[in-house]
Amino acid sequence: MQGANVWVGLIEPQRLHRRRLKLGDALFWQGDATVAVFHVDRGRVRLVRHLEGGSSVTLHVARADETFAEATLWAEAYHCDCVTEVPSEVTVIPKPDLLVALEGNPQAALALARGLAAQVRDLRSRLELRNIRSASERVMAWLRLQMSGARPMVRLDRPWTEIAADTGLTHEAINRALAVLERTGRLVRESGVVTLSAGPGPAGEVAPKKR
Amino acid sequence: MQGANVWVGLIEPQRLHRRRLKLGDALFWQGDATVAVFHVDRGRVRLVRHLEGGSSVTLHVARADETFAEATLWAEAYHCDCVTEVPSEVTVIPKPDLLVALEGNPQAALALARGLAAQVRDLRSRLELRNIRSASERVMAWLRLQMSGARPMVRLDRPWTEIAADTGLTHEAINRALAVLERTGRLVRESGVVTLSAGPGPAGEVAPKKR
DNA sequence: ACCGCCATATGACTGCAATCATATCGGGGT
DNA sequence: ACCCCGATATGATTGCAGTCATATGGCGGT
Repeated sequence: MQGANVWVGLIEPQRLHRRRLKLGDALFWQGDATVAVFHVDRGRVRLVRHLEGGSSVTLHVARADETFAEATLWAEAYHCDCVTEVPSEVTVIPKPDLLVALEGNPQAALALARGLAAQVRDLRSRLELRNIRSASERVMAWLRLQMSGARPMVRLDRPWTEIAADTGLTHEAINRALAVLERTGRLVRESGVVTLSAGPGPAGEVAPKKR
Repeated sequence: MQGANVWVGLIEPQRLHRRRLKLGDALFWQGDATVAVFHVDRGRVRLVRHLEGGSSVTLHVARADETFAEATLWAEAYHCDCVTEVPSEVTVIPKPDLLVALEGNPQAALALARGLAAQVRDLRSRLELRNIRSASERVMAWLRLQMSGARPMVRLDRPWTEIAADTGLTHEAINRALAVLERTGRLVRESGVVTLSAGPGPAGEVAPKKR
């Protein structure tokens, strides 16, 4: 998790190694024996789980400076695929080395726990999001979750079509929702930045018709 | 988390205390300052988060012998309510005591991390479930998740009406889905136990019409 | 300059689950 | 014995998002 990668520094550097991955390269596949935990040095990887039905779910997207697959420290096999979304570099942290290091360093183990706790909170938020039936309201809620600072704006680093999958909507539904939200003045899109007007509320007057 | 409560034993017993709660009693409310982590000795508690819209989401249900609210070790305020579902007894583990204990015991800190990792996996499963659109398939998937042993049966310890909320469906939708699944022979219900026939597959012949 | 791919956009139609409404059953409390 | 509530069940209707189809604009590669 972000910033909590304190514990990566614990491993003797010669036990770590880096992998350079092209777009679409896989780091591991669902079912592979778990051998390591990872840190994203550069780029972005996606953890995807495949269902029997042939469909798939994105479990997580790990960005630069985040660690991922911590949960597999105690699992025998990866339960998802890991594929890059953009060319990336990752540090490979072998499981045995990490376990030994953590056992000798409570601060690091706590940092790991803290990172996992952050993931728990994040996942709960995403679950919460799914309880919102309306596409528009779901998108608004998602945007609010993404706002880091107090500013009501979000800078998007990936296409809506991917965000759609994240939020459990189709890209068509997202597009339509955005169109409606923009038309009713609840948000403004401008070259990858979305600004939301805490605004007029549900009873707000409709903005100038499109065209 | 289940079985991972190794670390509870670390606290000097005189620092712990127990609380006995009637049905519906609250242990804490959303917004309260976080003062402790908890262990369910007996009964069952529900963590519920309230949304602005007035609706609410069940974030977690903690059962006997599980710990919960670990994630709040690093949070300042509880982000959900905790209410009992049945009369319960919980052990209250004060945050400061726990932090001190964990800092001195890497095994315990790792056990905590392990429990959190289990929660991460559980949450991801629940998220995955929501990607299944069909009510029937969603229910089937949920049942498969609940099966502990290799036996294709699940013993239910709470009404379907609650399970409905868990799975993101209305109780009507759950009821109809169950009726269809039973009629098509994909499962059998019998006094709180559900048995699923891995069965005839999607092309299975329809069972004798109801009534 | 051309082609092809991907993101975005929008229309038309449909299906499924939400919603609203009832009804029955069974258990707990008085 | 009675009442009330919660769980289960099922019908009728509808709204919304999914699905399929098609169109446009931009960007990268050759």
